[in-house]
Amino acid sequence: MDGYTIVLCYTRGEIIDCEFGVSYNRPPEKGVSINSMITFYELEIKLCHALNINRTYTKLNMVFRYPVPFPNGRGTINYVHLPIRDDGDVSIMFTVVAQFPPPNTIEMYCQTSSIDYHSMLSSFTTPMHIESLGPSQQMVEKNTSSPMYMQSYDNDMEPIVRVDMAGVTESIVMTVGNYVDILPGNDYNNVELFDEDDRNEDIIDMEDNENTENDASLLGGGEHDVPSPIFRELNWDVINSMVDKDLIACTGLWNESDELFKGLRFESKITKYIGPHTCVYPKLLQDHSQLDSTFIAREVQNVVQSDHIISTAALHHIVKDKFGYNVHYKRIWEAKRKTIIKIFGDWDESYQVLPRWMNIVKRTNPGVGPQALPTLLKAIVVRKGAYPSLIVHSPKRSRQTQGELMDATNPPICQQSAPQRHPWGIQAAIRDPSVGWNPPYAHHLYCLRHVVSNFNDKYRNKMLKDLVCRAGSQHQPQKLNTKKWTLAHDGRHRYGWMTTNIDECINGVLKGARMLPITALVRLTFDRCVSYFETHQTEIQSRIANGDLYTSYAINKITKYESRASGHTINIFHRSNEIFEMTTAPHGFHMDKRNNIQIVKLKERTCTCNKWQSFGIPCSHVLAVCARARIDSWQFIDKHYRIDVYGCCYAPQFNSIPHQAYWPKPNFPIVHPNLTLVLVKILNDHSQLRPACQWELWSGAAALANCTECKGEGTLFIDLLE
DNA sequence: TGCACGCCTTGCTACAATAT
DNA sequence: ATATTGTAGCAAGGCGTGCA
Repeated sequence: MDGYTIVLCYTRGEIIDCEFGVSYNRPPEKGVSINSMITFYELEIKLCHALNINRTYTKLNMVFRYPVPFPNGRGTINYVHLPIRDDGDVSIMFTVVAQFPPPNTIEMYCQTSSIDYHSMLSSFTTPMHIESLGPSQQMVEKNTSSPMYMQSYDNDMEPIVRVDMAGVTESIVMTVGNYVDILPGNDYNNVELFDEDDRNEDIIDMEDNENTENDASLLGGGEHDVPSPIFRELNWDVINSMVDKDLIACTGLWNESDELFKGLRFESKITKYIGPHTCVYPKLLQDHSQLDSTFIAREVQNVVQSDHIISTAALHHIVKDKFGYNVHYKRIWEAKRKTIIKIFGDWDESYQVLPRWMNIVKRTNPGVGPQALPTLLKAIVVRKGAYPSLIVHSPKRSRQTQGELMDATNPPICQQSAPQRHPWGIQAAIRDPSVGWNPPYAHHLYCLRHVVSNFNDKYRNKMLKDLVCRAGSQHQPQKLNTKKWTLAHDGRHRYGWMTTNIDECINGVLKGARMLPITALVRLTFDRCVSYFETHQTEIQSRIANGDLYTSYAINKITKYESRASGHTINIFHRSNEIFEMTTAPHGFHMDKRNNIQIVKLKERTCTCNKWQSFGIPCSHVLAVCARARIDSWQFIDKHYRIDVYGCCYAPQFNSIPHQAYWPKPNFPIVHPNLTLVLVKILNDHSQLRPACQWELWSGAAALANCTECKGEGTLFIDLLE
């Protein structure tokens, strides 16, 4: 059964709220096995078949019970409902069930509703030639003798047209890809657009229904029959039958179909059109005016909601698959922007909400301000050690040239990890940049990768580039004398890190929080930080329970050095003043390198190879000395590698943020933009385009400005109220 | 007036190539 | 085998223009 998934069908009950989100008040009624390649249409048919649902009269509404992990790292899951409406939703469903236990089990709430012909039509303001769907109700009544329609009445005696709308919908979708030009002659055979396979599927489905007899009349059995009555309406006979009708009587449903309406209407009335169907032309295969960004935004909202970092290209594919039109990339991009506004709110409004959100975070999580979170995160994840240093990009300089090495010590959080070497470094930088961005709070050092990259850009020589890289990576000062970008001169600030790429790694950790309104972005970052902390707390507690004393990074490095240490020969042994000299052994890829003399001074905690000073982890020479002198080498490992110190970084606990309705009124002023200043900026921008012009700002609503040079010609009208 | 789109620049990411 | 590096191509977005 590999590749198959079980759908547990819940029906005849209601969706209710429970402790873990949505649930259902009845046990599952049926289990259905499906494969992961199934389409939305096939799934609908299969479930209808399993649940004995007559698709002719009843629409099946499928709601997937979507598991969403709580960001607490404990594996708690909250369930939300995701309506399954298209292939994209089905795809998301399979992706989700592959990630959450129980594996390959889909919980589906199946609810039914009567097919509402009117709303179905009105919802089809799509580019799929839905205009062809629409005979008016009067028309249906007139055609009661025709076998293609079924008409009945509900309790209010309102006429209801009952057609196989699911089949119609699918057929329409199928036609989009198979659209053909309608040749003169207008025989309905020319517009027979359905796919043979679809018809067969419908028939199979109908055979299971109780109303087989009636359905047979719907389907017809003749040579020229089409799979649904609506498709019979696509033919020109039906269209022609309209021309004798009163225009007003026909407009109700036909208002939805501007394209065809235009094609049929001459001199304020519908008349018979002789000739090719002009609303069908090759360009429709590429684009459609009705498939605008607003419509697309509506269609992809579910997709964006469940995956807000989905790429524009992926949305492009979804739209193309769904509608068969290849719309412009920019339209998709615009649709995505609109969807995000709908889900997360407007960008401008978001700036107004942000101070209030920050306020509530400060109240509910005292001591852990939201602005400190990404910084804190960066400080912690550096090679799984609780280093007191933090590499950040300079806010003033190009990221291509220089990074700042800042002391990340934050006493309330890293109290045990950092002995107040440069206390409050971050706060100092925030308080006074002129002080905080300078030693001893911050140290300006170059990122080696960027140095090498810039070098390569200029000289385009791979060999020289490699030499620069090797030079920068040297630990020993005597080998090279470049202050800012070599390990030899870093003064123990870098802990071995020669690049600022760690910053990019953190961007990767938080990369989901991008391209969103500012408050949504900050909230998402906060949630991810909370999740990150929870995950690592669990991991560290587990390691402490196992008896680990140091981080895996330190253990691995010691293990590597131990293997080299056995080859070193200790020449001079001064136990009293703890100074040792040794001859090194060849190792790794440097088998030609050997017989170097290194001096280890245990009291000063230095080795002439400089690695001990750089990394805070004893090098192979120190380990050789320790082995010879029977000294515990682990005592020389920097305390920032201790698992308990590392764990202190993740000690803070976070409290949840209440709903916006419960946020207190802020006791600080909310700053709004100064419209006059905005206008001045706009004017300045324009004056850059026309430097000779002097712009005169009018008072009042700051809506008008004149160019004093052009005297009216070139007057700017800027309405900031819009 | 709103929308769509072309042209352009900037920045980022994914992936292949290379190094260790 | 894994980490690092180089780079092509993509995405975002600004600006201007045309169209309905």
